[in-house]
Amino acid sequence: MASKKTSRTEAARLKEAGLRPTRQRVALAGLLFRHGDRHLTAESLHDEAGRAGHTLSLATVYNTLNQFTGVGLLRQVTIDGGRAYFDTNTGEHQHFYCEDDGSLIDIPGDTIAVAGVPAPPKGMAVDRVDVVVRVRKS
Amino acid sequence: MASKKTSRTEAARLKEAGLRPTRQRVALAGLLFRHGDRHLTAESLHDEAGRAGHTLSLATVYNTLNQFTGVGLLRQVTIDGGRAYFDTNTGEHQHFYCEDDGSLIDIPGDTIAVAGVPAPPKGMAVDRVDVVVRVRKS
DNA sequence: TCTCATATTTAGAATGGTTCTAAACTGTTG
DNA sequence: CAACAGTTTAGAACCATTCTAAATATGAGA
Repeated sequence: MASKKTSRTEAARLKEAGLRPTRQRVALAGLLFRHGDRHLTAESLHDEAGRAGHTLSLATVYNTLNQFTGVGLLRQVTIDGGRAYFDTNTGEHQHFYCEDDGSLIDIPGDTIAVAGVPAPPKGMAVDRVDVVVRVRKS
Repeated sequence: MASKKTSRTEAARLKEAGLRPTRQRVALAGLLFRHGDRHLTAESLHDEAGRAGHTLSLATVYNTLNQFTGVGLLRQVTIDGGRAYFDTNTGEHQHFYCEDDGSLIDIPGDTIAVAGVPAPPKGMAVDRVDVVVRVRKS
C-alpha cells in the first residue's frame, strides 16, 4: 500500500529546502502547512503532534521550528516576552496582538502603509518594518 | 545640611504616583530620570546602581521597574525574546532595533505615520500601534 | 540490499531572565 | 513611640529555550 500518499508533498518541500525529510520533520510539516496560516509556539505544536499520534521530543520541535525558520519556511514573531511564536505566513504582513489572551491575528500585507521611516543610522540598513496593533477587550 | 537636595524631586514624583519614596526607589528614579531618554534592562540598571554606590537587590530592581511601569513612569518595550527593555520616554514614539547588538534608538512620535489600520475584531479596542524598524549592519 | 559515515533525535541537564516566598525591615500614622 | 501595612531581600522556584552526549535513523555507495 502507498503509505506515503500524503507525506510526499511535505517530503518534497523539505528536500527542496535542503532538509532531510525525517519522520519527525515530515510530521511537523504536515501539521504546520496543511491548515492555512497559523501562529504557534513550540509547546502548542508539540501538544498537537501528540494528539495526532506522533511521538517526538520537545527538543526536536524546537530544533525543527528553528531550522524551518532558517530556510524560510516559517517566520518567527516576537511580540511578548516569554514565548516565541512561529508564523506559517512568511509573506509581508502585520499582526493584531490581543493583550488579554496573547493571540495573534494576521493583517494582510497590503493593508497597512507606514510612511516617514527615517534613514537608519550610518552603516545600517533596514531589514524589516514590523507593525503590531495591540488590542484588548473593550 | 540639606541631605535631600537632589532627592526631593524624585521623592515628590514618586509620591504623586502613589509610591512610597523609599531609599531604593529614590535611588533608581534618580538614575532613570536624570539623564534624558534611556532604554535599559533590569540587569543594566542594577549594575549602574551598584557603580553609583547604591546597594539593592536585583529583585528590587525588577519590582521597581514593574511598579514604575504600572504608574506610567516607564514604558516597557518588548522586541526581542529574552530580556525586557524599559523606556524612560513614555510619550508616543517608535524604535529602531539593531539586530546585531540588541540596541534601541528612539524615533520621535511625529516622524512615522501608519495608515490603513483595519478595525479591530468585535469587542476589541486598539490600545497602541507599535512600529519597530529592524536594522542591521550593511 | 548491506554498510558506513553523517545527520538527526532524544532525555535530561543546564541556562538565563524573571517572579515568588517568607522573613526581616522601614515608613507612616495615631 | 507603638504598631501595622508596605517594602526589601536572599534564595528558591519557574519557564521557555538551548545544550550535551549518547542512541538512532538516513542516504550514498558498493
